[in-house]
Amino acid sequence: MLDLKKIRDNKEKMTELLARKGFKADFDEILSLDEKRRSAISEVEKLKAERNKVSAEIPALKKQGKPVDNIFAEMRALGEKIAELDRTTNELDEKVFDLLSRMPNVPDEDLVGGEKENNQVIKVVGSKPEFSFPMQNHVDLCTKLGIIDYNRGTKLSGGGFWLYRGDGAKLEWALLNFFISEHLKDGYEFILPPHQLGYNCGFGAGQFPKFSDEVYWLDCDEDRKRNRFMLPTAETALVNMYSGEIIDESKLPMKFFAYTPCYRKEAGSYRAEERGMIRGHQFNKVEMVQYAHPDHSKESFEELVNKAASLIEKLGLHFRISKLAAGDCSASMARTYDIEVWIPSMGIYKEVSSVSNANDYQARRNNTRYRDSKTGKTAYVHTLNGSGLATSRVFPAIIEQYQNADGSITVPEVLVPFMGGQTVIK
RNA sequence: GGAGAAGUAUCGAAGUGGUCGUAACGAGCUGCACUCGAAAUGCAGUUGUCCGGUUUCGGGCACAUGGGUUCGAAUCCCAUCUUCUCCGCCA
Repeated sequence: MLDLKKIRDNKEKMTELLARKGFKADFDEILSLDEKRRSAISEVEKLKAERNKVSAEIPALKKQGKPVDNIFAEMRALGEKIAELDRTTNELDEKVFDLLSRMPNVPDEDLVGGEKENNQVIKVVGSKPEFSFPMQNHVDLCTKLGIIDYNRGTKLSGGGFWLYRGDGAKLEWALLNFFISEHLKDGYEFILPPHQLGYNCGFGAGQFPKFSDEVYWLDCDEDRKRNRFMLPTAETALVNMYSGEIIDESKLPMKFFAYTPCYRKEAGSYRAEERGMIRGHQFNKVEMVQYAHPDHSKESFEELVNKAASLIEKLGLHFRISKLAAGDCSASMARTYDIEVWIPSMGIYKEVSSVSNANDYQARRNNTRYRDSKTGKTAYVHTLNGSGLATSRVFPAIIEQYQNADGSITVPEVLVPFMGGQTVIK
């Protein structure tokens, strides 16, 4: 949610920033509605003050035996006026809120405009592996090794689902364990949240109302606000933990991570190009979230990027970090860096982590605040999130980058302890 | 899923249509006093938000949430949510 006061004061600047995201902002409508809203509030509050004043006098008048019927008649008329104006302000309130809640976050000023093609690679780690033998893709490798069962996954649940089997399940679990152990070392609090969330969580995270068709809903009432959905990422849960609360400033930054499967419809995705595990309806992810003081969210952002990168680096995979152009950042986010791993068979880098700073956009939506010791007032926290990491791209990357001539897979060194000492999958 | 009870400030809790209640009383917390210091004691302060002026300020709203009744609602009515107790179900 954008700050209406900022829109009032910096309309041009905000318009320009949103244009970088490819969003044409019409602030005039919202501002004129807000203008009307505020004048209606002023008006109705005067009337209410009057009503309160008269109401306070009534008991005394009654005691003195003075007639009050004429006052009642006047007050009834006043009450009707108030009710009418209340309706008006409520309607305006809702309209302003609705319009405001559909606007995406403004990007940080240092982001370039435009889409994907303007993303900037800011760091490359390692190099593309060279194979002295005919390289295989991860789908063939996994199938031959019997560690991923695509066909039976499809049989159970349809396209976009698969089964991890045997060493495949072990490898997947080892990855998750490795990530978890690293976050614990860094002092992040481990959270296992519910996988079913209420509408308010999707709204708070900034994913609704716009993307509410892209998640799986559990109930079929027509009013989604009363229904629950399967979380598309643990961020949706973590970022709403403190909604409506005022956090002690000294507790910031608060650092969390969670493991959950992520459930996504991924409607209209490119199944043919993205075979195997690249894009499924359910994948495992460890997610990091920080609640930060606005003055220090930049440091938190750097920390999250470094953490995500260090995980992939420790796995010995070739990857790069991209700073996303404004238009490639998701609606809620002010800045995003992607960590992209090399998938040899596809000849491209695929996102394994997306680290973002929402600034106060999410906190405004779900009312997460802290009390600022300098001003003594409440203010919105900054929320940041980053995958740390999603396995569904890391797994294929490992399979492909660590493949051997005989079709076996060398287990990355850091995972060996989590694989019970196993060094190769064959 | 069914029945019953309950949801008031940081916590406990009083308040069943106005005046005595933005909220008693108790605890906590903060400051000050007393003290060599501490404890005890005393005094004072201690919700959020919105609108308007912006240096003290004035006003509105909020007693789970949303409606309703009324001149006036924490208090009465309706719906919803949550918690607790009991019953049922329990792959």
